[in-house]
Amino acid sequence: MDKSPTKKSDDVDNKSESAAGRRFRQIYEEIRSRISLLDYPPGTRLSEEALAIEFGVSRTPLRRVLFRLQSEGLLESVQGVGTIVTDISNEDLYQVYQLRMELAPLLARLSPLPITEETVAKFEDLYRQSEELTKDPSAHGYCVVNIATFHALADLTANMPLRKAMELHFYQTASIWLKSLGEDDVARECRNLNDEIRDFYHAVKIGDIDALSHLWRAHTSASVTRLRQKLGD
Amino acid sequence: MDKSPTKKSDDVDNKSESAAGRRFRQIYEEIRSRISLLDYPPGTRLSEEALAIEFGVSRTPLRRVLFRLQSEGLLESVQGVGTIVTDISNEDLYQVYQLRMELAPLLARLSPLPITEETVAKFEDLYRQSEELTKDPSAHGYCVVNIATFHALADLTANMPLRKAMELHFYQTASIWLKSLGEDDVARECRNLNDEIRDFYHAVKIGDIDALSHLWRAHTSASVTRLRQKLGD
DNA sequence: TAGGATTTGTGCGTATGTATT
DNA sequence: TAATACATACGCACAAATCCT
Repeated sequence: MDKSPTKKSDDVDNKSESAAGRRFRQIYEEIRSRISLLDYPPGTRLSEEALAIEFGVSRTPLRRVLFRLQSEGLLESVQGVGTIVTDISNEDLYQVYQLRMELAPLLARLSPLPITEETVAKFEDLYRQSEELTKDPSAHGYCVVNIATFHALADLTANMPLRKAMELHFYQTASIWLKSLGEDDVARECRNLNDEIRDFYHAVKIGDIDALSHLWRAHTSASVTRLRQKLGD
Repeated sequence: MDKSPTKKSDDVDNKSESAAGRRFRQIYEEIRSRISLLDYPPGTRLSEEALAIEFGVSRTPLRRVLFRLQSEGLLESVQGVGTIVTDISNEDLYQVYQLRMELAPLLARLSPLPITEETVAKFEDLYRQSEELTKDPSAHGYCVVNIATFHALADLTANMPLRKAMELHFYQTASIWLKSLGEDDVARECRNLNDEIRDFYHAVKIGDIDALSHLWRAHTSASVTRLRQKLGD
């Protein structure tokens, strides 16, 4: 047998995992996706039992997923009350964004991966998607493209701890971002995302990952500035 | 009643928490401490049942703690085999250290807290402890002082996401560090730790948190260099 | 104020997977 | 190869806490 169950790295996104591990990851990614796509907006109360029934498991393995999302700051559980999608304060939001801005340039410093033709094609496709989005803006569409862009960027470092840290803090703020803005800001933010991805695409085309990482930081900074002006603190 | 159960931030180190939350944190910190102090060296196989009996709880809440330590990369569980203290590869170890070196200077950039007299006293006490340690070097003593020093440093930023990230990556490497060195290196590393804390103490005394953060980075870098020379890759 | 409905937390027996004999 | 031992994973019933009437 050559299954070689090489358990060595993290347990969330490891290949060749057990059946239990695979099921855990599927449910985990599905629920996290629903949170980040605003299917479960901040403040939503989730039911362990309802989710367990939906995914065809008992409460036990489902609770394991909720524990994980809880430790990552995406959920909060209180006995007798329920499990609520985290709605972090503006202050905490800014702190996470400050760290994200510092992590961005590390993409080019810590084990950057070579930019291949596949990378260029991926960003070209994202650019095309963001073009479409500006023609028919929507909060859901914004989230989809935004998340895909994040992963395209994070995939450019081979430093897994860095990638994990970027992922953690991205998802902590992903769902709050649009929620903090009004519905009338969605179209503008879709255009901003389009501009952002255009810059990324140009940097990727010339293979300049250092420029890419600092563009990422710059656009993240600009996003926070727009949010602060909107919230006025 | 003025208990005010204000649940709002993270669940691991939050004050005014539920009885279940307090019990979770106590068990969590105890087991993590045993791992980082080499009471459970890398490769150790833990028993859910034995730990549950020791802490006077059933396996269910204990497993919640193990899941958390697993998600943080400190443990690995395989059905039918057991729960093993992670023994990460040299490659992964270097990646974590690379990130730690980049995070260190952020201590002075992201919401640094003012250095008070209490801070100075804390580092003075750490310096005294490290002096004692050089007179009677031991792996356990090294770990105790090293961990206390880390927390004294991390406490100097008010940016909680940064502090959490530092903590996560510190504990991922804390137990591996001494284990990768031989027993005959302990005395030398105790002296290095003493020198390190002396530098920290001097920087704290003059209130220069920027110097402090870069000293931290420098000493972390030197530690990795010594380890690489030892391991020869 | 009290009681019932609802939700998460806990305990325990069983199922499933692995390693060894 | 098969059986046995043992570890984690799972499902379910009950306890504890909270909220609302």
